[in-house]
Amino acid sequence: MSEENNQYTFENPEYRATYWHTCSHVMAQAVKRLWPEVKLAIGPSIDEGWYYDMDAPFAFTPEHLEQIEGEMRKICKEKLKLERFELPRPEALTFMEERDEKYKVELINDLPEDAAISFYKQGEFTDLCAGPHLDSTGRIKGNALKLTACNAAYWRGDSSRETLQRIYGIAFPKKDELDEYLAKIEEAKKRDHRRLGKELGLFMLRDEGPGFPFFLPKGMTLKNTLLDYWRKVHKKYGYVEISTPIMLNRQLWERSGHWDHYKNNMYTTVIDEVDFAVKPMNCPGGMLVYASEPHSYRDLPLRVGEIGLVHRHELSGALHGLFRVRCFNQDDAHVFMTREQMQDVIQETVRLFDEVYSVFGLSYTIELSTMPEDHIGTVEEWERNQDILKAAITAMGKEFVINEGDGAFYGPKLDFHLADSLGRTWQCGTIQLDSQLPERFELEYTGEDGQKHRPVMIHRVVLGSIERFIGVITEHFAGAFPAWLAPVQVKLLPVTDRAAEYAAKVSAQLDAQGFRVEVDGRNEKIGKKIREATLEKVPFMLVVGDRDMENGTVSVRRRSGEDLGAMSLEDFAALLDGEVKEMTIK
RNA sequence: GCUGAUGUGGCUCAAUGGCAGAGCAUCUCACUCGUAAUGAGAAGGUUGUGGGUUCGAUUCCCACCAUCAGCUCCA
Repeated sequence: MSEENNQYTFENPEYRATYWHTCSHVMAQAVKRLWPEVKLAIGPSIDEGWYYDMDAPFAFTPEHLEQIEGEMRKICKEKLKLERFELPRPEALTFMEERDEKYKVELINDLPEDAAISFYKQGEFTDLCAGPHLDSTGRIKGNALKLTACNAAYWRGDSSRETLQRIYGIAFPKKDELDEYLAKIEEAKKRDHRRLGKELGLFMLRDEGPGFPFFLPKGMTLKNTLLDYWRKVHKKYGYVEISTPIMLNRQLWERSGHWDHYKNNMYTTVIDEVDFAVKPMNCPGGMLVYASEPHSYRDLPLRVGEIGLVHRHELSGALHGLFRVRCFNQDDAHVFMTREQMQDVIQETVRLFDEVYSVFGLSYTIELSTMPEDHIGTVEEWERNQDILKAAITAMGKEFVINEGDGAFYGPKLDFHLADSLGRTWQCGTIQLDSQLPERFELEYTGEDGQKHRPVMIHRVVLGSIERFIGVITEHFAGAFPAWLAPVQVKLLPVTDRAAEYAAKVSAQLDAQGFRVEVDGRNEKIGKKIREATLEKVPFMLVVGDRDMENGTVSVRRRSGEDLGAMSLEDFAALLDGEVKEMTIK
């Protein structure tokens, strides 16, 4: 297909965005027809569809959304031409002031001096907009659009300003495509880790501890398996492991800057009349470990890992299954180094990330987060460190986007985002470059010259939080974890209770070889046992009955339904062992 | 934290201003069975919590808690 042919199809992201953007205008027009008192804010197209933020004196309900959809269909049928025109600033302001559109007035006032102020008019409706747009509302397929949700959003993303109502919509050129899209969303919801976590017995959340997850036996096995792998791969990359206390005194947190810059998120208590804080980060403890003995330049870079349990007081409305919790384990590490080693260490860390993510088949996007308003250290230092991060990944040929002002208070960072089943992304890995804490803790090493020097450091996590990562991979694998990760790798299914003893013997042998095995010894039909083991997403089922007892075999079935037939226990163990090894460390 | 919605046995979901019901799971009994649900029976709930309205509230109202969607924030 030539590019020309592609221009006006949904394959073309620009056309798609234009289509959705025009949809947002049609939606705004429909709302203004139904409720002229509603004030309009902004209505862009997004990755999937569009939204429009509005200020209405009532709350939109699903019934309102249907009404709006109906009016939108009418507008599509009316085939209104979209006409662009520009106005000089004073006329533009008057235009919107007359219509009492205060948000539009604010937008116009904030446009740069020399900006062209453009409007799009369709029928009786005119909106401030840079465009581009379709040429007619008739281009939009009225029966292939749907308003999917209505939620709150702050005007200009500022939580101190007006709360607006954001209506989301999606549309396609054909009804079939809309139906397919909606079905896909429904399918994705089945992979939600909160649902699978319950179904598979991985974890639970209780009202008694909002945001504080409980790990159940299967989830704990998964977590431990993940940590075993983490330890192996970090050993390979030259890391050592430590553990630092969960609570430390106020003086330490003042020194690190957390007391001044992070206190809102910290849980504090008083012990023997002294303020203490539960750690929200592991770094200050790590600083104390580094400072506890002298270091030589020969020891650098020094890679110190810690699976650290941290607590952060997140806003109640931000909690989300395992993705956003108040208590989590970071697979943290601090790497101390000389200034000259910075770029190499960052690149080595990115290579470690690539190795880990590839084992799970995860792909990521990188964001470079720059200096926030609330920070420590000089602007020059920040810029220098930002440039090093940029140079390091650019040299590796990696793409990244800049996330302005989102760095940690002590330094800029590279964030690695992974997607969940609905395509929402969650920050997992991060590499944070820090020359502030070494300063504050007066860290030193002795150089080749015999003089004391100050090291710099990175804070980094690969998985991010073990909890969040478990959520991400649960959705990624739809609960069907590869054999090396599966909480139960093999389920023995005796056909009758005559085979119970044989099943126990086979189970014991596999267990002795380090495999995770369960026996379903219930007095149920084999079909039912298979069904349930399949729903539990156990990678291998071993059916054992009279025939197997006689021949000394096991009948192997995969959770996919594939029947591998009868084989000796040795052959099966070799097969399983192969699958486990294939997926883990190289 | 903000806006809106939701909250009924372990799970999924019904119902009603007047005795709260089903399926799955659980327990008991029978069946001993070869690749996605054997049958019968039993037990299990002060309808999230606390107030209010009412002769009577699970249902209506208020507050709180939690969850869900999004915003804000963030691993």
